[in-house]
Amino acid sequence: MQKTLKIKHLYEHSVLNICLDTLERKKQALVFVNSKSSAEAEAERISAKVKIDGSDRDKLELLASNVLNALDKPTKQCQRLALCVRSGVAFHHAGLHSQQRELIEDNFRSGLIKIICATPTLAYGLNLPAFRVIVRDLKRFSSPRGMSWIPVLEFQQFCGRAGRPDFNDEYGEALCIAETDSEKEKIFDNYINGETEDILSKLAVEPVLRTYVLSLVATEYANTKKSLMDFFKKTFYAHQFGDVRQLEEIIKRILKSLKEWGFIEIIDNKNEGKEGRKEEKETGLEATILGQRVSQLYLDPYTAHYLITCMRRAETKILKDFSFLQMLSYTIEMRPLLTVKVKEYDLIEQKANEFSSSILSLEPSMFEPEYEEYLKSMKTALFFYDWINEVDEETLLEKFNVRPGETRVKLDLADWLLYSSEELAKLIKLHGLIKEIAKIRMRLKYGAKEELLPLLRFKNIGRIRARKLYQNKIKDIEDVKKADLSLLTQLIGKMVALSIKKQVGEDLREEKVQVKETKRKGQTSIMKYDEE
DNA sequence: GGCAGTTCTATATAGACAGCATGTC
DNA sequence: CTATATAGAACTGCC
Repeated sequence: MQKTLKIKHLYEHSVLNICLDTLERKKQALVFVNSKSSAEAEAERISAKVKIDGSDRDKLELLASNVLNALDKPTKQCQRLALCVRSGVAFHHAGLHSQQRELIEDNFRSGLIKIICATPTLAYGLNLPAFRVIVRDLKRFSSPRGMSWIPVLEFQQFCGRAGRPDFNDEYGEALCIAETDSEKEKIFDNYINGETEDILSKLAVEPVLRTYVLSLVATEYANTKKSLMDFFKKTFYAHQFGDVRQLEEIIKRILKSLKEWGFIEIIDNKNEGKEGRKEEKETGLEATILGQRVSQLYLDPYTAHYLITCMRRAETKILKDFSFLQMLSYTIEMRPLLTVKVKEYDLIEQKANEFSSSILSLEPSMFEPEYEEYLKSMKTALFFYDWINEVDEETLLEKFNVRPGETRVKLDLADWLLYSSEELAKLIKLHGLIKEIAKIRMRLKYGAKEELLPLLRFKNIGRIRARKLYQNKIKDIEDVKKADLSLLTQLIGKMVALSIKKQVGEDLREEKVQVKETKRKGQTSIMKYDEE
């Protein structure tokens, strides 16, 4: 249904005008844009022109300070967000710290935040409706095509966020911005009256197909080639793929790789002999122990094989922390990688040469297209390297253009891949590597140098507190035992000091009473510890 | 000389799920 | 079918 709205033309930006109109009507709006920086810029543009209700001012100030202090040290991003929030406006994208994201979402639901400028994150999964949805950008950059129209399905996702029945909205409004008549026509044809594109089967992606094949064999759901084929013939993918023979070729190729990689055995039953067809029917499939573990870990077999070959190569290399970081960075799971900017190209290339004797993955030649991706992996590894050397979030943002939210995602991935590597190393008997991998894993988790590892084993001690202790010559468990309680208290607070003393076996009974008396929120883990 | 405001130019471009076993500042 | 918003540099004009 279309209708005509009259909106005051106060400024040159349509989005801004529509948002101000929305506020005048005491409603909320979501603005969808196509990049993170756009989301931030749009939010700032709007927040600069918003006049907030006096009644909300205090609440918004409080919220702004919460947003600002979500991290140890506020980054530039935190400051920008906090400033917007003071006006009841926010931006929302995957680079936000999860805590900030939650704050924004909750306070939009409650009605305190009026406008959110967001990338498509918000349209998926999360149920965050608004009276008005403004789809600012209908085009988005994607290589290699450059700027292209977003899928109709996505457009519908955006518009589906319009209307808040819980706020007594009887309807919602979804708006697009067209600069010209021809553009307007295009939008109508494409999105309003256009047909949604076909839903692609997820199996179409080869890594997923590979993972499925192995999993079917590993769970013994399919123990012959025939039963495997039969399964896939019934899938949506086959239905959509149309050509069953081609699908069969792909699966055959996958089976061949899985065998080469040592994840399955293909048992040809020659007894039936002469008739070719019958023979194929009897081809048995069986997962090796290694293959079973790969499947359990939910790894793409290709990645599993890559990790194994890297680790086998470790003996011939000068092993460094960086070796493992680069190994992780070069997996398909880690993509998209950090982009190497024009200005950085030489520097990254230089680093690549510097580390070449420690690199576990195969270095592509400079003339292969793959080389670009290799350099990106190098930059991503350098990012991880900074992280485990205690570089703070602000610097990571400036140096690598990686925001806190993105850091978390990358670290989660790295952790999962390292755990998997550890498990694989056990199976292929590379026991020498396990310790090194475990160490790197711990360092990635905390973002700390190796010297802090003994301290990080304590509960309630992260990299900040550990560094503080270390600077005061408290470097390991023994030092904690010897340390004076008052010094510890001075460094990390009474609660934590008592907690770690208790963890080294010193039960300070008298203090225990005090602990209970000085009970504060957020210290539940310590209380629990005391009661054990 | 220093600044605020403007125009010009170079540059980069959305997101998020898998294992496992619990507790960061 | 290959665009555009943004950030930051460069520039201008004013005091």
